[in-house]
Amino acid sequence: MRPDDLPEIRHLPLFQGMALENFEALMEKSYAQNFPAGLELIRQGDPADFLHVVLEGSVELYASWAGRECTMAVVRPVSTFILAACIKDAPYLMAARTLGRSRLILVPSADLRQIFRRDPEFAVSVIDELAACYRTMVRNAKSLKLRNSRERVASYLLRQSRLAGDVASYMLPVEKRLLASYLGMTPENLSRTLRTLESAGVKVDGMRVIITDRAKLNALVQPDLLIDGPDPEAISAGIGLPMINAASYRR
Amino acid sequence: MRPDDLPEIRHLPLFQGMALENFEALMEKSYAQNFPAGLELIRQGDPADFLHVVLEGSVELYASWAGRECTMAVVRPVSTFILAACIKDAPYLMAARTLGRSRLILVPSADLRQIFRRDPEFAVSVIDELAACYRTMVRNAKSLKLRNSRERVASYLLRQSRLAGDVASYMLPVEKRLLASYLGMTPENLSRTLRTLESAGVKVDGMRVIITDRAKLNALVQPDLLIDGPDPEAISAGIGLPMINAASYRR
DNA sequence: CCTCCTGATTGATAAATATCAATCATAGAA
DNA sequence: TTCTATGATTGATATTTATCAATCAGGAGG
Repeated sequence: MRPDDLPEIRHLPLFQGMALENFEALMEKSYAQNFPAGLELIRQGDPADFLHVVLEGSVELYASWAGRECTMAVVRPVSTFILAACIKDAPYLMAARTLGRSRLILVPSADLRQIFRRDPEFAVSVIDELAACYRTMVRNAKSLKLRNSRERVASYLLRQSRLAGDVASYMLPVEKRLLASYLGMTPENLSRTLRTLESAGVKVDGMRVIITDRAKLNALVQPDLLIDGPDPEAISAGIGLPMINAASYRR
Repeated sequence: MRPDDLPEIRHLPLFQGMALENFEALMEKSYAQNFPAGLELIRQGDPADFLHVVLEGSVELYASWAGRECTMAVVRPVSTFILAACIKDAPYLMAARTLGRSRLILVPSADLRQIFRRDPEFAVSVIDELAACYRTMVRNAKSLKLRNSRERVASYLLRQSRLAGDVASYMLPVEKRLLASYLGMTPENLSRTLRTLESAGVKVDGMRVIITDRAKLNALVQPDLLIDGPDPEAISAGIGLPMINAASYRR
């Protein structure tokens, strides 16, 4: 592990409250590692031996069944993922693979489980993190069940704009085919949907998104606090598709 | 609150580990109440003032947006719901209404938050519960994204049979229109789908489900541990549609 | 610079799902 | 019991979404 990794991890909401002594003990047992792009880090169903922390790069969480596959989330620095499986000592429900070259820290889940039983502050942080993850997942399910694909696309584009500071233009943080899978649709359908949204106040040219008529887009999306946020709790949850600016994840 | 309510609540995984003293203090601040059928207990967006515990009857958790509505879960005795909102002191993401006459206990979330900071055993229970809720939600989202409606119906029917002890016949625990909403489809579509499933090894006559060819149904469903369980962790989570036999929730 | 590869787009079509309207069935109320 | 209201079912149709096939576009590597 590099010396400058530690402060960054310590800064994570999950780790900043715990006793320094416990933090150091935990990091003692952990190790950092670099991975190439496209590497499968975790397979569905594997035992949850390590909590993962993304320091650099990005990681896709995905699920598969009967030969089908779908993207559940993308995790960007600095966030953790699959905390729940580690806590319960249960098999991972999702698989994970690097999207680009990535640097991760692996924290043995056995040590993790020991420490939150001894360190009440850490327990509180775990509670906060899990509650945030849960609520993010509920928002997600609501979006899937209450909105059709066009509405999901439109709300995604508008939300990303808000997360970047209500900018009128920004770059998509992921490939379109991944975005399509995350939104629960096919790439072809996303492509066509983006075209029809041009008359609804947003234009996508390659990776660039341009909000051409925010009022109109707003009227279509009907953004909902209880689906789209603002969602301060999810920022530390490492769930959902990343924001444009990784820095805003830090706080 | 009735005297015989307390042991039952104390028996819940969430409350059985905590110091008796803290449990009693918490119950001191709580109160039980009876509600008629169809009463809206919680509205989306309301501040999370109370953790709810279902003692008798059943409660539907649902979500709405843009005039649409969908069922997210049904909670049966004895389980809690909306723990995450209480923990985070954040607005409820889902609404709740009684399905039949119901008896609930309302635990003030302010007291709840105070106590898990002082009682490490309770904190651990909260962690377990939240992790279970999260994982249940992930399974749910996987089912929605990876399966079509026919597959969701078939897997639901097979899973209920397993939960009731691999019985060949059982009664649906909820109305079909609610089941349809839970599974993310229209009642009409559920009706038609049930008809087509008769050739796939399961027959539904009114509320009665009869597995006529388990092997065939299994082949269609391809039950997956990581979607359908067995899911010991969800039993205490009060998420998902109820099992046939409420008693099996207790442990 | 070109070539190749992957992802994006487009069009044509098929399949899945929803909607609308009309019964049908049933349980509870009078 | 009969009436009534609600949920379930069915058929016809419309809409949404996926699939298949064929380009198209742009970046990485030679």
